[in-house]
Amino acid sequence: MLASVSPSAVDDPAAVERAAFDALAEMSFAVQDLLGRVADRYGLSLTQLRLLGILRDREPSMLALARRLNLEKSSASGLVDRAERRGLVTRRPGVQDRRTVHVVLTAAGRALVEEAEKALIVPSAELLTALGPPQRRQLTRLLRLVLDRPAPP
Amino acid sequence: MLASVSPSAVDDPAAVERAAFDALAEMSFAVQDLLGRVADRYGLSLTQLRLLGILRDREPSMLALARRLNLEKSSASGLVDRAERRGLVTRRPGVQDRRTVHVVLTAAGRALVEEAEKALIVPSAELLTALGPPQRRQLTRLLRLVLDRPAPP
DNA sequence: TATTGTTATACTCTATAACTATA
DNA sequence: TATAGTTATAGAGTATAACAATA
Repeated sequence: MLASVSPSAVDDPAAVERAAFDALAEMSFAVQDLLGRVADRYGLSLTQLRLLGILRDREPSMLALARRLNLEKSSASGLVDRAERRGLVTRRPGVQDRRTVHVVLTAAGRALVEEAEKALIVPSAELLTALGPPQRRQLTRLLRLVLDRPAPP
Repeated sequence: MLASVSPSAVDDPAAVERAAFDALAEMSFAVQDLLGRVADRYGLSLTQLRLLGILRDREPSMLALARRLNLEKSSASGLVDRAERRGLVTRRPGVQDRRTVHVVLTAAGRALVEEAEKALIVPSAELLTALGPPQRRQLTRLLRLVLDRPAPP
């Protein structure tokens, strides 16, 4: 007697998908805002913080860096210019292939990215307060399923 | 006899939190990339698409718009300038308070944002293929718990 | 006086195109 | 010739500060 004759909104697969993507989109803005505010506290843009984060455990060539950041090589070059001017990274000429340039954190750059990393702990904890540890694990599992799916052909 | 003497990585609450935030951060970049690619297909930046999306069912004052986008009022003004130059929005003088200006979609702007909205369906479905409907509902529920939490004092 | 919006200015981020040096 | 990187140029996006109009 409570049967429904048409699929309710929450049971319609398209609506389920839409709701999930909407939540992901909203979350993406919230997370970018959070990251941006922390970067700002250290006088960095989110892009600069991302750059330093990549260099934490890598010394990529300019081209590899551009690919990882999804940028044109000239954009990566400019990004590195600005970070270099601030003493956060240096360029190191490649030895095998002398056309290449590798981008490396300076001591100051490393110190800054490690501080910023620590500064992320409080706001990220704040963001997640609504979830207990089991829910956090569940969220991680679901997100990893989406993120770690092998790229489609 | 398989007892561990120290908390394993996956049981340490700090590690659980860290893993969840890392996944959220990575997802945020993936979603922003997806949104940016769709915007690009319509000759829009992600910011312009966001602007049009807000105006879909609102005619906010410049200041309300700035607040919603988390921008300075001068930045919002410039954003609207560029959208107006492309014929996507117009300014309408306020009637009650004649200091205000309301920002309104044009017919062209509305058509564009509706097309872009439709164009989002395919890539967002693609993104979520790894999850079945029950998992999508679960993900939505967890994200909404985080997003809909009342702002802390 | 306070608020709303615009303008002037400056910087970051990004892309395209032309160029240099090396492979 | 092809590839790695830089430079020149242009435009979007953003902020701060000074200003005009209205409240």
